[in-house]
Amino acid sequence: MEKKLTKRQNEIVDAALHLIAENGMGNLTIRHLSRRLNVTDAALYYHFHDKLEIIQALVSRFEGEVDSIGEDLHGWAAVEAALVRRTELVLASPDLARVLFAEEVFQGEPEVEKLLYGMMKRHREIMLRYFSEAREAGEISPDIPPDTLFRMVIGPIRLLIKQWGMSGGGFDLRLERGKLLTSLKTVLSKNK
Amino acid sequence: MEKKLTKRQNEIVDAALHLIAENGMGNLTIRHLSRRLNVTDAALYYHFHDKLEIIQALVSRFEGEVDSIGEDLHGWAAVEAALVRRTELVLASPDLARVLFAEEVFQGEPEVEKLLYGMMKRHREIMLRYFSEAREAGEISPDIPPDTLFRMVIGPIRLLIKQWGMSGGGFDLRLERGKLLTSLKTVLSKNK
Amino acid sequence: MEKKLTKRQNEIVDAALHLIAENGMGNLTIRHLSRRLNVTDAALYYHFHDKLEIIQALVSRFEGEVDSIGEDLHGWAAVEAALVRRTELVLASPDLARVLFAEEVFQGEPEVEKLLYGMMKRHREIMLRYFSEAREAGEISPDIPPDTLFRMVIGPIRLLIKQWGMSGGGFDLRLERGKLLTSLKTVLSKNK
Amino acid sequence: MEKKLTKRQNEIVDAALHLIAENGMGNLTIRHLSRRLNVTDAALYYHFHDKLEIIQALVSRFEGEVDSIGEDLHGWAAVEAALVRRTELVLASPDLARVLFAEEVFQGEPEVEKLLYGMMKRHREIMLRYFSEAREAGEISPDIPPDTLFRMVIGPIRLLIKQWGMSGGGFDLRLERGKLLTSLKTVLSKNK
DNA sequence: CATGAATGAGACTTCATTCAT
DNA sequence: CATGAATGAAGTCTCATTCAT
Repeated sequence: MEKKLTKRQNEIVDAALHLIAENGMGNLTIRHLSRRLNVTDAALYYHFHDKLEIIQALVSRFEGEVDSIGEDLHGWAAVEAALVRRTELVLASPDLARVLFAEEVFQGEPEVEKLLYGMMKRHREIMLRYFSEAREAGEISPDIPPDTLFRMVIGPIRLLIKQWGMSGGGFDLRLERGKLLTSLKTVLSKNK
Repeated sequence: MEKKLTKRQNEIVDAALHLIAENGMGNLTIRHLSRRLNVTDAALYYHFHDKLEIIQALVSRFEGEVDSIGEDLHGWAAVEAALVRRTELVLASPDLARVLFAEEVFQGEPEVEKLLYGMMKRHREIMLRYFSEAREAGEISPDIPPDTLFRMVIGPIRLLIKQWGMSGGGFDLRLERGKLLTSLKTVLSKNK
Repeated sequence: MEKKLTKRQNEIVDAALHLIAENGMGNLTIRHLSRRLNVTDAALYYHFHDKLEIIQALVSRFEGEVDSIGEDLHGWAAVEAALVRRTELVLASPDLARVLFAEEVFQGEPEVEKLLYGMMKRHREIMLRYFSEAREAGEISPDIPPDTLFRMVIGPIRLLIKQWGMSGGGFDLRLERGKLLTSLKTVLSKNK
Repeated sequence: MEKKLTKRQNEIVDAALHLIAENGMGNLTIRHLSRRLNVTDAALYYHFHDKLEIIQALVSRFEGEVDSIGEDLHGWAAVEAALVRRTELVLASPDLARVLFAEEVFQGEPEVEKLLYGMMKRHREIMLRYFSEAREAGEISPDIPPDTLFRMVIGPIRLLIKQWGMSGGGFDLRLERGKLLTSLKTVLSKNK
């Protein structure tokens, strides 16, 4: 299932990512893409069969990037690590990130939606596992239902990243992330 | 700035909303719109000068819908009222709602982005006022910074609505909202 | 099932017929068609939804043209009338005709093949009825199986028309048709 | 004029034949061809200079296949042998056959049309010679003009083969050929 | 004997828009 | 209020072909 991409294919995906980040999905056209790469439209079809294939390659970039925390982390520490990982990913390649949390962007492309949906589901399961570990370890209050807990933790981090994206990187993401994590930990912990 | 729409114009905006909700912004074309309304493309240009004008009318629908809480509410009660209002709006017209929290959808249309940006800013200011009231009233913990607080409250509700939209209304939104509000209140309150 | 065409639609079909006759199906492109009509490609899509729709309209021209003999004719007279009708159709609009008997031209377009197949089947059934009438009337030899009979009558007329088309109308079609009908009648009649 | 083909060239022509038989001439593209052969497009240009050259090689396959009857046969026997030979050819390689009688397929490719036209002419001359032999031998009625006779014999066999091809080999070609030959012989013979 | 990479032309189609009626 | 007819730009994709390696 892991299709190794050629060097050229990766270059194309990079360019595609840039285009989307710049002006939204509507800006990702074969022509724009090819011009950015200084080739003809037709040239791209040598490397990808489809426009869809390009988008899928693009989305698949997230695979793995997103999930895997160090395997030795558990409970709330793992949750924190996951959120840090995410923001660091955003900082490392903002283009990719801006797309990453904007599932709507792909509305109308069912194949892609399916891909994203699978990723989201996997991510949610991982997080729920960490939550239950954290609860058992007494790190967080036991009376918040898992789904609600998920929303209370992931919702804010998503909004944070979105704000950062929309502001054009106008504030210190690491700083705000720190404040958020601190507050979340404080607030969710059992005894206060 | 408030342009009163004619009956026909409102019908057009309704149809536009439907189209977007169904298959994303890419599905909102003049031809699709006209076919849905059983008229010719050209006919729409009698009612609106532009496609942009249609979108702006559409977005302007949110104006007012979103903000105004009853003026007699304050503090955390007002926050709760705002979140309830939002989910009720979603339940009342899911199409509009699905668009409402997906700013990315309009990426690439600067005029619209500006509109949305203004709305978001106004909304944030209102909420921040409520938060400060709530803090002064001792309803919520004083040591969470306002911006972080905003993210911790609005982030989850946004995610909740998004999940509800993506699941095709597959769960009881009011129920989950209730659980979320309860948990938020519990968790954010000072003494526990 | 009979979709009445507009005037403009008929003009388009006429032009399409010309193009096919001139250089084969490969010559029937939207661009060629539109240029011949002195409009843009896009203009055609106002009148037809599809290229396929144009071809279908084109093929449907044959419907009715082909079948209906005067209802008062029967037996061999009806057979002769049918063949005459066909050649006259060819003479009247050679473009249409050249296409008419070249089912292969549409190979690869299943929708069209289905249409043609239906027409051929209907035509065959009509002819078989006439043959059986003719046999009962003692006009033709009774010991030729119907399918073989069909081939012996329709095969030659098809070949005749094809030769005429390939020769660019290089011989007198009516004259050769006369000779063929005479010979067929002579040869198929019972007593000689 | 007879260019001996290499082994690889023959493989290419085989594949080309398949493609045409499957979905018509429109399906014969360099890319399809190369994919079927598990090579790159460019690879084909090592073996043939042109797409046209491939088609010409393909058509030239018929040369010889079609004409030569055993030299010791004459008159009606030779006619029958020719028709049998044709149907056997069809049975042996249906792909080639389906193309063989569908001259229209090549419409728009003058070079190929010329080739085919020559073949048809040669074939017709051979048949006419047999007919005149048969007439002199008193095997067939003398009052049918040669061209008409040609149409009455070749027309049905062509139609038969075409029907067989269109039906996907759905009936017993040899059986129907037998019935046709019997009927033709009966009907064309002088005294009855 | 073949691949990797590209090109230029042209295919079908959709889009927003205009204009006369 | 609306239609009928058109346009120009752009979109995705396919095709035959070339060239360096």
